[in-house]
Amino acid sequence: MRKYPQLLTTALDLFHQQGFHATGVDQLAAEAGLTKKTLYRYFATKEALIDATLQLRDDDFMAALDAFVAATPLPQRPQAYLGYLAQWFAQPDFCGCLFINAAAEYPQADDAIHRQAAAHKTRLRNWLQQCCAAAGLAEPVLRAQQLFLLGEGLTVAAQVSGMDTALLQVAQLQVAAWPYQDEAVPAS
Amino acid sequence: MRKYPQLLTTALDLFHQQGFHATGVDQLAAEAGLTKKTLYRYFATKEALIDATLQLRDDDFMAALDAFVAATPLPQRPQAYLGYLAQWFAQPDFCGCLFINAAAEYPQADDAIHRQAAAHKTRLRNWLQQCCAAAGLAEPVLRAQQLFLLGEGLTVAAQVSGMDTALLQVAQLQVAAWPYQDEAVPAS
DNA sequence: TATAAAGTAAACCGATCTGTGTACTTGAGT
DNA sequence: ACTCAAGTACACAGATCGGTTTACTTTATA
Repeated sequence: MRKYPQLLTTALDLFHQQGFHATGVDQLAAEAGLTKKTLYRYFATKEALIDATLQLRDDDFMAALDAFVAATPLPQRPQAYLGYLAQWFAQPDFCGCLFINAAAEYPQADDAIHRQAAAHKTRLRNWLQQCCAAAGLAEPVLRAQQLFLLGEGLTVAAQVSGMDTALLQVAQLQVAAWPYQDEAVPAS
Repeated sequence: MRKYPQLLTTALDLFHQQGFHATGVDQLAAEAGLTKKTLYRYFATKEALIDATLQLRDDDFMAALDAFVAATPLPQRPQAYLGYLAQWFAQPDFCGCLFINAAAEYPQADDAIHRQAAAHKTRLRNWLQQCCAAAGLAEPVLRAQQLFLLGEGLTVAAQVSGMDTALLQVAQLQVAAWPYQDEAVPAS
């Protein structure tokens, strides 16, 4: 079935580096080392290829996040999420979040591609909530929302303006100050 | 000089609703009520039109932000920034931040359009820093960075997943807790 | 070894893209 | 009234778009 992993990884690269509309089917086939005929045997339309690419990216991203964070003990994992983002931004070919880009190129909320991007963010938010709860943070739902906000802000800032170490540190310091369940809340 | 405001406002709408690549010059001219010939008299290329559109959006956005926030007293203006974002997200035709979208469609950091998007975000960050300093917040530089992160996170979340009142409230509560210069810092 | 699926190479299709050229009309200023 | 810039209407150019077709070759298997 999954006979052409080269095609999907090529698609991931090109969609990231050039955008979806700017990447033609001819280029995709050529750089993946196959013909358009073969490509269209596996994917009925370009949109189907985009769908599959986003699905792969969703799985890869969440798996890599899981793997990265698994190396740190439970209580520090919310901060490790920011560490994961940091090493992602530092990659030389970082071109932003593919799902944010997809939502930008397909702005209508009822578009299938846009909805797929939203679904990924929902998955990420659920993961963050699990993460904050498992870490033993006080008010884990609130913290997960804050962590999501910080991560999205950092991601889009890194995409538009480049990696900003100071901004990252601001986020990291904030998360480091979050109390755990068994700690007393500071007096108001 | 600025003979065709209709063209730029049409371009703003279409680029927002459809994206840059997905919006053709023919459609732009037709919906603005002029001929391609005339359009190309004022803008040498489509990219020049995009540049002008982004410039207009930059000015309009910052001016509207200034006007909105001017109605609230200085100390509450950082929170008013979030209020401005909230009413923006609530507009029925909200399709995300045009500059984030531009950076997504032109992912290469050295692209002129991408750089223009980055320049807008720099301008916004400077505005936020002024805002936090004028409000009398303690650590205004830090607060401006946090406020920027929150705003970008909220914006991209609203764009991808739709307006989220809970998320907005999380941000608003956080900002409301920021101390002012003349307040004592809580004991560690 | 015969067969059928699946691959390559490359022409082809109609539509659309950015951008230009031609011919005609309008309208303001001298 | 004459002029000239700027507008309209619209065909056109060359490239590229997503997608298909034709003809030939490889390859695995019964």
